[in-house]
Amino acid sequence: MKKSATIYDISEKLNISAATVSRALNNHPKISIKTKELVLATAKELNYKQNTLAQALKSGKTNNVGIIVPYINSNFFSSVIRGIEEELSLHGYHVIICQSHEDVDLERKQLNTLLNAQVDGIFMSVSKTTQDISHIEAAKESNIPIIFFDRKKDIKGTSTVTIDDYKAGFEATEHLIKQGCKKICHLSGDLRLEIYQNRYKGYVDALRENNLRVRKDFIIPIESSIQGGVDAINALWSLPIQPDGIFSASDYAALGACQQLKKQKINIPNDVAIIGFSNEPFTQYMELPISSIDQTPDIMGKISAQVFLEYMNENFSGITIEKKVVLKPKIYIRKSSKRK
Amino acid sequence: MKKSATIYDISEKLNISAATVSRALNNHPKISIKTKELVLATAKELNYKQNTLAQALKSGKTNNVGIIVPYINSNFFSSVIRGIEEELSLHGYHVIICQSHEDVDLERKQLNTLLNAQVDGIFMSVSKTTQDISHIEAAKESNIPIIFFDRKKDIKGTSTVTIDDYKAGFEATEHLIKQGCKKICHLSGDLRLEIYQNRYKGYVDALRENNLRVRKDFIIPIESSIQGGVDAINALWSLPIQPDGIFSASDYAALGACQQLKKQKINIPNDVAIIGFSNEPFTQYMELPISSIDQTPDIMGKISAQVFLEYMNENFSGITIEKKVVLKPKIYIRKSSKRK
DNA sequence: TTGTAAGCGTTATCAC
DNA sequence: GTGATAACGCTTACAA
Repeated sequence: MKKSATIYDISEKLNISAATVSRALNNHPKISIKTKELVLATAKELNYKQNTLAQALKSGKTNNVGIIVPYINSNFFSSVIRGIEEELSLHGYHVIICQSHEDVDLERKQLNTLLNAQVDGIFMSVSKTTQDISHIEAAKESNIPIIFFDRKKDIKGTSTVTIDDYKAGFEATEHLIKQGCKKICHLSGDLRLEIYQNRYKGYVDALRENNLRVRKDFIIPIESSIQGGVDAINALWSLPIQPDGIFSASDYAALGACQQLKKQKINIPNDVAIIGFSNEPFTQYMELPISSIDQTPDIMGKISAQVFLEYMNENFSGITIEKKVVLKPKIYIRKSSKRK
Repeated sequence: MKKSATIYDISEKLNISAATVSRALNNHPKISIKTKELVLATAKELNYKQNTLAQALKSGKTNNVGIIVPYINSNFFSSVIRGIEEELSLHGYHVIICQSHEDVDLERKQLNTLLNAQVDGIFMSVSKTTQDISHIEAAKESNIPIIFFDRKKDIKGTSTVTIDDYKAGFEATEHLIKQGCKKICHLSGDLRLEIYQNRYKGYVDALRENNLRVRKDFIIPIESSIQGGVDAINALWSLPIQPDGIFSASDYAALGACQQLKKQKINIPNDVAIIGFSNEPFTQYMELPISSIDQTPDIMGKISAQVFLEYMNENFSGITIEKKVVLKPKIYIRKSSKRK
């Protein structure tokens, strides 16, 4: 119940002013060593804890940043967050996590409460339903750095850290082509998101560049889930022609596809070669390990944090900084797509 | 660059006092509807954002809670955090995440900066290296609720939300016995942690109760990793007698064990039945799905949050509340341990 | 119903 | 080197 000690408690005990105590605590240059030591000693004795809240109010800097993601418990997002936290905690920042649940209304609310909480910066990966971006543009008015990672929006004055999804889609498809696939289908994610658009475009361009036909019925929009993959296979196998290669924008769907194909005694990779996306941990553990694209979430997190720190170092004097970092995707070829 | 509007900006514009503005904004009962509407309108016009920092300083309540976990990017921890966040955000709380990296020194530091930040409560799962708990006891002095989840310490006045690891260990082992296993080994986690102690005890008691011998050389301490499981198999298969059942305190080690056994053409589950722990997503995706114990992290998170909310409702008038919630583990029997 | 003024715990600016 | 004081933005007795 005892309230924690303040600088006034220290100043009273020592018969000095609170200002002096503050100076002693903050390594102010103009202070005698004696008083400083005295203050430090009594601070310890009284179990004094700096009230960062008051400090924040005074200085306008909370040393908190906000992160908004659709969900925290996915390997990708939690790994990015880990990267951000590790980098920023070295610099004294705390990280506040919010989930949007893929709901733009909730995202808007979270964004606003973060602004109310006076965070020093915001990291975000937008929700699938985020079309109207006025809430983010409004947030930009507060003049705090906004850094998008992975799922970005083009907003002036904001920075982005993404991977080259186009290239990833292109390389994944090209890899399948090199394995001899001629009829490659694409299990696409939610095309409202740029990342899935880009993977899709990469796929299409890789086909075109290799003079392979792009068939509309080979583009299957799916949920990122095992069931999504199962359904896709069922849909494809009710068509007159079946694919001999699958580029899935989701590892979970790739897994579902594998399971469904095995059920039908279709050989992977020889009848159908498969590559997924995200390099989910499970892909490498399978008896038939699944090829995938790694998005290097740890690096994405660390770099996002660094971009933020750069903002803060620029002292933020009204200059708009924009930094667009594009990371290289890393392709992992495993059994599911490696033909002899 | 423009600083955000304060209640003073509103009060000036309307020629009323800041107090009235504050009242209007906070649904104070004694205020005329007219002024209230006027205030709300100008607030919107000036794009006023409540500065929760100032409010927090005044009220002594930040509406922030801290969470300390070893790592955020594990399925278990991120799922618990998700549960906590979902429950608390409904009540206006924000969640600050810290990682201890299994290092008690870092844990202590994180705990202290959370206290400095005046969080309203702390959720934590202690690190493996946390033997000395003085930092947590000291934190208790601040009289804020401390809720341990999963990895707890017995500290007066704190609450805990855990699963019954003893029962889980007992049931897992009993299940193997029922499958006909006579020589069951245990891949144990770091026994400095209570959870692993309890799983181990459950294992031992299940053997005893079924009149099976407890062999010291069948207790293999492992790292929670695939390699850990591989190493354990190698160690076991250099013994004069080999096990016919494995209870692993880690799914990753269980997976490594499976892989290594398959290499040696040993049949799972008939030669050796295996059950892991944590119900990691991958366990069910395998071609040979791995039996496991689910710790219901989502429920653990939600309940932890509810325990915290109870504290806050008790108005916290010097009463010490202790709540010890023990959740029931959920056993998932899959192919790796199901004999015909 | 509204205004005045004090206070939450710090720190920065002036004086001395 | 140190002290007094104002200020950060908000809430809340107490008055009016």
